[in-house]
Amino acid sequence: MVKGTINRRGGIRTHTELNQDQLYVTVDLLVMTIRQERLTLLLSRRTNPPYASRWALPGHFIGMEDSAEKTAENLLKEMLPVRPYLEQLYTFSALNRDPRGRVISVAYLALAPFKQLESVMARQGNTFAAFQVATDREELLLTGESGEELTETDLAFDHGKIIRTGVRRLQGKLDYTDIGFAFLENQDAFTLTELQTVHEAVMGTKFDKSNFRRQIQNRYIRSGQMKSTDMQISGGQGRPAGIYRKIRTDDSTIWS
Amino acid sequence: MVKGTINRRGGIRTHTELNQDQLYVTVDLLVMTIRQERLTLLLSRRTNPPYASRWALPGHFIGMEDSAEKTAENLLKEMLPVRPYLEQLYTFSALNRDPRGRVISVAYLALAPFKQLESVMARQGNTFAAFQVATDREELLLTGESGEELTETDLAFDHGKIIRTGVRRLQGKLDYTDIGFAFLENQDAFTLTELQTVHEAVMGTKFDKSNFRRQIQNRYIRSGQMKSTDMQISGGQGRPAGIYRKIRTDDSTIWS
DNA sequence: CCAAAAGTGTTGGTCGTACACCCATGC
DNA sequence: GCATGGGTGTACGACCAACACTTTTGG
Repeated sequence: MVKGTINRRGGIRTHTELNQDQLYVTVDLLVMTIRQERLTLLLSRRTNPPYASRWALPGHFIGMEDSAEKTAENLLKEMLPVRPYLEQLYTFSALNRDPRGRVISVAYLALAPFKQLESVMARQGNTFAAFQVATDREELLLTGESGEELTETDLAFDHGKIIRTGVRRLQGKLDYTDIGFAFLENQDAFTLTELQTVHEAVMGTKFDKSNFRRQIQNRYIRSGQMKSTDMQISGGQGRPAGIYRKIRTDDSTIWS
Repeated sequence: MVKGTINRRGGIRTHTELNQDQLYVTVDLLVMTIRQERLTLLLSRRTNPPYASRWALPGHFIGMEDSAEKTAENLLKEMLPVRPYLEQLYTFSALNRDPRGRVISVAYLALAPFKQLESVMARQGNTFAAFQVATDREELLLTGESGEELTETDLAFDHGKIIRTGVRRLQGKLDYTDIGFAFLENQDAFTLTELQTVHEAVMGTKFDKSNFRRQIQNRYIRSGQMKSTDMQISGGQGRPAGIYRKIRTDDSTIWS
């Protein structure tokens, strides 16, 4: 009857059945990246009920020894080589959101360059998969690599709602914060076109090259948060692009 | 040993001692208003340990029957005649934030006109008090009605940090959302000067009258979210002010 | 030379800022 | 009339959008 219990060391042992007189807290992660010029989300396929074989956000119960943020970081350590940009998104606490019992979820937004996700995809290709997120519409639409489409009702729990909240937050913060840089493979060496691709993927619209550049220069270069190096991209087609560098301004302000 | 337990009906019975193997979730409220042209916060004086006799945010444990938002609403029902603007702020989950045990807090921002707080202040004047919030500085400074000053370390738990987070959020959202209107006594009849007072109180700066008006008109009147009535304020000094009316655009989007 | 991608310049409109000025009321 | 608060007008600079144009590479 009461199989799921929290113990002080290792968190939850088994989750198939939860104590009905107790309240549980989990962390769910929206691991997002830019892949093939599209906003892309990492989902994991559930193996156990409820929602067995459905796609869900990677998550973990919060144990007695970890804060929500630490729980998120621990989960991310199993997936990514380095700690990505991480921001608390929202806490979901509707009564019926988990059929197993009373589970509250603190959702986090994690943004990383796709390069860092490749290792997980290779190792755990069975359980994890990348889905393109349609960013030009209000309703949720996810597209898998084989072309399969998921809408909000196809996902486990209330994860569709969580994803929509995350996409809105990302789009909202893109043009008044640093957040877009988190998707760049190397913040010490990137081109303005790469940065523009990030913005276009997130917003789901194309921008004018000239205007985008001026906008970025006004926002970041005039204030010293970004610098132009004297290096250039060598290999590609066309005229070589100038390489820019983001200045790490580590004000670790929790800007929720 | 284990006095504090959650039961299905009534939530927590006693809080002086919590089960050390269990995780608890509370809701804490930042009830804010504008009073005497200053941003003002409602605090409650703790009667029980820990932090007995210290000032703290009003809060309540989440029981098995209520979501976080519902818990916040229930708490607010005991304080205010009508439901105020309510928005989830952030979830605080540091391990040491409550000496009684492992308590996670979901903080909410509640904004109301001062008029609606007067009844609580009158009824429960002993436990509740209004503190002016210094909005022109990064560090926390609260000033009570008798002139007493509180800084972050004077408050119970991590409530100082919660308050700082709330003030930042309020200031950040003031000029790209509706949020300022929540402080108006009557959204169907207010003057632009009243609205300007709200903005000045929240931001801690003065604005140019002419520019503020044009800005508001561009933002809200051109888009039909606000209308000018043909009524005027009668009683006061000086030229009578035109009365405006906010159009209720009930998109209940969770814009966290 | 041509395609492709990077990068610059120009022009018109909108908006924020600073500041000077006019209007209606109470006393 | 005069103080008080409400409300308008103007002029400058910054910035955004649209669009035409130039520069440097590979093939």
